[in-house]
Amino acid sequence: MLTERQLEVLLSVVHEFIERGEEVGSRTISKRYLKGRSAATIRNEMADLEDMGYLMQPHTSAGRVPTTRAYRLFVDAVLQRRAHEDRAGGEWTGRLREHRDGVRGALARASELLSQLSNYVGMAAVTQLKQARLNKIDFVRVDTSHFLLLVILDGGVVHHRVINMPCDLSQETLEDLARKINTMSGYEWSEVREALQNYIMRGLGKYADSCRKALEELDSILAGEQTTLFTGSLSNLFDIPDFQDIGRFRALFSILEQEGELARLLGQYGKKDGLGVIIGEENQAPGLEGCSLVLSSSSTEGTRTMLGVIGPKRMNYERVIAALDRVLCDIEGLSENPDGEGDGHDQR
Amino acid sequence: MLTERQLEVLLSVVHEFIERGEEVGSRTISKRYLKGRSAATIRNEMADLEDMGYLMQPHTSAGRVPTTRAYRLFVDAVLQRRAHEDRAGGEWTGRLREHRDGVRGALARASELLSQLSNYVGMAAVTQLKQARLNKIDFVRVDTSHFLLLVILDGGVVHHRVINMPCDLSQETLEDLARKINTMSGYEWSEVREALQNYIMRGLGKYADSCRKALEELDSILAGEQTTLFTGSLSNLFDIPDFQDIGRFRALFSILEQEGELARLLGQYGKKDGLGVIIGEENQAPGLEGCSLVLSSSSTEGTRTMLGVIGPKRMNYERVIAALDRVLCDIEGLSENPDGEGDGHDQR
DNA sequence: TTTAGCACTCAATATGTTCGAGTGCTAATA
DNA sequence: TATTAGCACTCGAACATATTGAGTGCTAAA
Repeated sequence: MLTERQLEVLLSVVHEFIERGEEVGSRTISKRYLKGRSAATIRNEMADLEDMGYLMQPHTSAGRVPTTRAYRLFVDAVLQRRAHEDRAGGEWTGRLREHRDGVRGALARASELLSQLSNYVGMAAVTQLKQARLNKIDFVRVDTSHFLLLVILDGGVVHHRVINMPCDLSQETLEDLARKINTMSGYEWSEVREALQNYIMRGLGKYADSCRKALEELDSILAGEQTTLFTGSLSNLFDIPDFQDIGRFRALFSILEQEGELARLLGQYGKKDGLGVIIGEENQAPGLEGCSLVLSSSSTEGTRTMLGVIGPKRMNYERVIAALDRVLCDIEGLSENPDGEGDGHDQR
Repeated sequence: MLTERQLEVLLSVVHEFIERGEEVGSRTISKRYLKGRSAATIRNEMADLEDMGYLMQPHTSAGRVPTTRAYRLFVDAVLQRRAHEDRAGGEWTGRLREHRDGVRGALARASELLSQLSNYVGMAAVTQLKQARLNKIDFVRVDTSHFLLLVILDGGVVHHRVINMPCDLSQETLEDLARKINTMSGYEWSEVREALQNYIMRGLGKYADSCRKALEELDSILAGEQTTLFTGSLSNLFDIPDFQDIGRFRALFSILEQEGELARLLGQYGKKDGLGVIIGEENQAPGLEGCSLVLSSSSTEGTRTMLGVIGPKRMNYERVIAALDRVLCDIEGLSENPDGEGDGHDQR
């Protein structure tokens, strides 16, 4: 389909455009990349590439700009090269729970680190899939009318809720209840729930009303796909020419601000494990046409963990992928060294 | 110092400038505010007001713009009017802990609500003052080598940390330890700490090393002034003309993004209880010269709770103060109705 | 003390000109 | 047949130059 040379020209254009951010002309390619060929030759190739939908001109007499299709080709080439190297791969998810501030802390750190290494915006998320399992539960009395419901999920995610329960269940009753639930740790929540309901009906009939509240909370914690999401520093965006226009900035920002929208996006693209890149309009969220998303996903035991970077379509994919790989490898070190030695800050 | 009429002109200028955001000329004031007087008269008054430092001209042949001094006068007038009304005032802090998601949830909601009502950026924070007291503590085993340290402070703030403890303290020992600490609930942490250390030395000598970790965590939770901070939606900023310039936007944004900086700011200005307004350069944080901060602060039992709104110097102070008052009153209703009936969204 | 009138200032807007990077096409060349 | 040099052409960016209009300060009259 594409001749050897066309491919060469195309990748050069993409590379050059990513570096400089300006339309690239035939002369530039002739001088910097295919030094043997003249500008006119390149020009002909470019015209063909435009016909094939890989390049476009913002206006006559301007240089060429890569289309999403061209980025796709470029990124796939990068990914393929990466696949040949030895990937660390595998079981990084488990390490997260060893972080001193728990999974949340680890994610927060990872997202921040990703922002810094990539110079774009890092993200980190866990979503607990439908089949989330309880590890442990506990009730802690706060004062006469409140107690705290503490839930630890398999995978190390911790939730807590304060529940207002005006009646006076004794501490022992609560402990009993907790013990009862904990013996069933590892079961599906639906099973636990059923057993629990029976137990309450039998032994705690008069407190049923209060217990229902707690059950509802548990339901809301355990039910459905819930995503805990962290976004690293956004301040890099200000230095990116593509976002100097407040309109573009706004589009990206408002997506990053609404966790729900972002979670939906990650949920959609993180389904298959491993590293993937979604370029520009390939992703149909409105306002994200000019952005790309690099996403690494890993599912284990009912949770899916995702690390990602979002930035302009014209992002330095190689750097971003390297940053992700690095964070994936270093994830165990997160609790020790606060930040890396600070490479990868060379751009602009 | 200021004649009646000068005051009238000045307040008119401020009012007009807040509404329209453009330099206001003598003709406008003559036509819209002091209808009896001609533009020339107003012009003379304005010249005097400029000499006195209340107004300034961006350039010759432009209208006048209020200085910080003028805003001060204007805001003080608003605050004084407010003081005459019956303030609800008082003990709103207590209500926060009744929120179903605890203090954190209540703060998150409040900050968001403030953003929506004010059309600027809402903030909500609790800082636990030096004399924070323990309400309750608990240890929950997560797996063989980890347990969760759960801390509830007087005031309802909940912290939890996962601690890696490779040795095998039995569940009973941990419960003993927790019970020991809980008997001292309400004491100063320094006292508890000392008693605790003795207890560990006597009874748990061989686990001392592991216990030290837990103690350190407790120290880090309880020591010093720590601020938990929430920021409401920032998307209103995009519609404010003052922030259309990406530079100005960036200045405010980077402060809002670094929690530390923001916490420092709130700490500095929230010291005295009640409602205060900090206008433009009155606050010396770099980058915030063009912004104002409306802050309501309330201290009780070792915690200080603050609600605030940050926006451009040229903000609608009346609306913001009303929004704050409303949230202060409604704070008890937060757990019931998801959002207000939606007034106050009329601007632009 | 107030106001009408007038000359003056200056940002914003519109209009015109130049400049240069880049293209497409054609004809000469290897 | 593939490549290249040459040339006319296009069009945005950058700069210079009017034009407009809102607003001022000052002065002299009411």
